[in-house]
Amino acid sequence: MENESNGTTRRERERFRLAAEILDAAAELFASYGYEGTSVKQIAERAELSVGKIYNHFESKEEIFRALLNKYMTVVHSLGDDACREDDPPLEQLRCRFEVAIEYLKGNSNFILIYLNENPLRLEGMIKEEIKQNWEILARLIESAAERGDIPREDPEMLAAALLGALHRILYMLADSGRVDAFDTVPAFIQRIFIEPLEMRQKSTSKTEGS
Amino acid sequence: MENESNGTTRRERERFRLAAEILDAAAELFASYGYEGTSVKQIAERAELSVGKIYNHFESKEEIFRALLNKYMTVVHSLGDDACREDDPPLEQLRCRFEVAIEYLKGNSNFILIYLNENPLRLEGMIKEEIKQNWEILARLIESAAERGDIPREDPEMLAAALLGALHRILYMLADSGRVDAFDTVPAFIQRIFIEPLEMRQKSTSKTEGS
Amino acid sequence: MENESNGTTRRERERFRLAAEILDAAAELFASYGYEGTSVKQIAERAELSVGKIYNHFESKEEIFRALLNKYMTVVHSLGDDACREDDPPLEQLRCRFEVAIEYLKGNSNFILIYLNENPLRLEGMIKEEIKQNWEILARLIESAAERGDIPREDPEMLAAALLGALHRILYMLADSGRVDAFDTVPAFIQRIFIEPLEMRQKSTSKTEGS
Amino acid sequence: MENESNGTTRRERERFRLAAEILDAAAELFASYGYEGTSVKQIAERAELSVGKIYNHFESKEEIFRALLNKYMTVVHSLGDDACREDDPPLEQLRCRFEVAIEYLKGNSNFILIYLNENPLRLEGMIKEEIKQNWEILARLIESAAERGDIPREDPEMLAAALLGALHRILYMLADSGRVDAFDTVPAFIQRIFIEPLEMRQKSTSKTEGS
DNA sequence: GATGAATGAGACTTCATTCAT
DNA sequence: AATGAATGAAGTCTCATTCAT
Repeated sequence: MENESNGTTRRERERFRLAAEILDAAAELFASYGYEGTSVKQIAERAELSVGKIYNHFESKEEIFRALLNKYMTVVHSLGDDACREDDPPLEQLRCRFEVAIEYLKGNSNFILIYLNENPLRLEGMIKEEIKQNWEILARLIESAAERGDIPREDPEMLAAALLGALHRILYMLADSGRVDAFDTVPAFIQRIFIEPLEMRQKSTSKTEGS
Repeated sequence: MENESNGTTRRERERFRLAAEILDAAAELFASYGYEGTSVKQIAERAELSVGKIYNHFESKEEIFRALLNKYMTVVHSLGDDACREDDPPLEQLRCRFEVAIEYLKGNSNFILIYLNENPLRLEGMIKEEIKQNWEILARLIESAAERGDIPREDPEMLAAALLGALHRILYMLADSGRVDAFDTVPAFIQRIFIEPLEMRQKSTSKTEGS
Repeated sequence: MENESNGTTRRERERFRLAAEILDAAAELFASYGYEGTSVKQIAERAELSVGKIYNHFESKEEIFRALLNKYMTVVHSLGDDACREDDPPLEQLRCRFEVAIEYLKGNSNFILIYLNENPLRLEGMIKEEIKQNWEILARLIESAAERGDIPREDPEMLAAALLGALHRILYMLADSGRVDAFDTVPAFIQRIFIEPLEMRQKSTSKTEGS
Repeated sequence: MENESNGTTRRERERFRLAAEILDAAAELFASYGYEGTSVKQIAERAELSVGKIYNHFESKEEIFRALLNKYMTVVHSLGDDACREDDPPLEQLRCRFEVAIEYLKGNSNFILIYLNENPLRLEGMIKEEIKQNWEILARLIESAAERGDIPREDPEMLAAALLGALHRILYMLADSGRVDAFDTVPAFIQRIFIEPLEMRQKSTSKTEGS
């Protein structure tokens, strides 16, 4: 009776829908007021639910936060995996991943606000694994680009920090001032400002070295 | 009796010394645990003062935070004003200001931890004016560099965001992992990665245009 | 159709079976975590039932507890009634009842844990009648033993308290440390330590008095 | 100024007085309603304090409970140490300790209600050390009485459980029914019912053995 | 009848700020 | 002026019981 073709019952779909509503309400509030600045009661009110109901779906306020960030990071990560070919040159992979991620974030700009509004210490405490993974992908691509001689040898951690720091800050500024449309211009901007100059410098250097 | 040659009484000097002690204690705690994670009682204990005394010097916990950030930002700002000549080319002024600021932050790495650990929304709420001022100096220098044709025309806000985002993230990473010594290498890194490529691109572009 | 020879319908038997399952699950949990430390949801999970079903059988969590203790006390009581002859001397009846009760508790050691882990005030509030009944049987037997001159005259309430207190504490210690096997030795121990000495003292006293 | 002859300031005395008031209020409530049945708010109301004030003196509700039981157990323990000579025969030490303890409990009958109203599991979790210590003193005395041949050899744990179980239950009954006066009769009762019969049995047995 | 999601009062605890001493 | 105890609102979370489906 309850079992349906795709193996989900109505109750399960309902559960899922409610969890999504809670996460949506939480996302808006976290984006506006931060984690500490948002109370569970506020989330309940925004989602038009009772406080208790929230605790039927999530074990704690922290779990809501974690679920939210996990959702975004997992999607960004797997979108990148799907869209970008691993046998492309590393800088192309980087470009591709940024493009895909930014495209997704354009429709989910709360994420960038939540992520950057939050105390990095707390973030690390909550979703250490995901952050580390993301960082490692970036560092690996930079490393192999340097190995291939596509870019000059620089401390990869500093390069990664510069890239992510710049990207996040730009997106934050745009999201915060409501210019989400401008997200589209960001990949080209990063390419123009960051990646291409590095490549150019490398070419001119290696030519000199080669002679 | 109390009035002395330089116009400060003993009482006033004492007040100043106490305020500095409170700010020092607060800085360490905010850097380690964040604003919300630090209680006024903890600050009092770390400074070996009574809670009441803190409230004689600051109206609220928020004011302590504001005073702290103000102190740092004012110093950074005025060090830049003092050290860098306004009739230098804008990119040289930029380089100079970064160098001076980073030199100062090297001895005050708590600031970078406090600043970047904090919810930007809260920061804006507390020290809007100082942040705006800083931002405007940066934007003005970028703007005039572009006007002079030193760098290509790019959205100055995005350039400013990229520059500050990258710089802050690098410093945060270094401060957080205890590599404060490496602060010294940062100005050259920024120069190499950011500024010079921009200049190079501009030169090659304008040559082409010129022909 | 549904009515069967012995007057119970299938439905009634099913109801009974379910109630027993609920009580079994509750017994284990109450024994381990106490009344307050056990939630209705936990009972439902352990019994592999829905919460709602439990409320079809019992009006409240308290009623489950009451039913549980009632079951044990009623069984202990009626086993004693069945096994021990009322025209035996009172001390023999006492011995007999203890023996029968302990034999039963050996197979139901959760009861002793539940009973003794629980706040006496709560117990009294819940199963006052049963406790009173038990107490009265004990007090009556002691009283009549004293009247017959089998034991010295002592305050029967204090004797009853001493007897029950000692017995319960011993059984609790054994059940709590998993030595349920040793339950078998308890009747003789009580007899040796409590009852016989009382008889002996009485004999020596009355001899003296008699002379 | 504040320091006084005995080394305590007024503030310290005040702190102590307040802690005592909180403990008194808590003792009454715990005795009547048990630990779980008493809320911190109730304690505050009974002591005519704000909730916050309680948390200035005790870290948690549990700490109040622990402090309360510790106070009683420590006093009972040290009264016994002071009053009873260690070179007396063990049974005399036992009698002496019981007498002293009961005398103290007569004026603090809430303790017996709190102690026996509480879930043994919780007690063990909170004041394991004190309970263990008490138990060991008792077991040691019984053991050495058996070694000296004063009482028959019985499992000392079962004897200890019987003694404590009986004693506690008697005191609980008397305290619960308001007959605190009758506490005075309890040491003699225990002696008459428990200790002397054991000694008598031992004498008659050893005589037989000796022959 | 059966389910388990929903309710919402109430528990414990924290902490910025005040103020009697 | 200095102290730190006192306040009490607000936060997170639990759970017996109900009731729509």
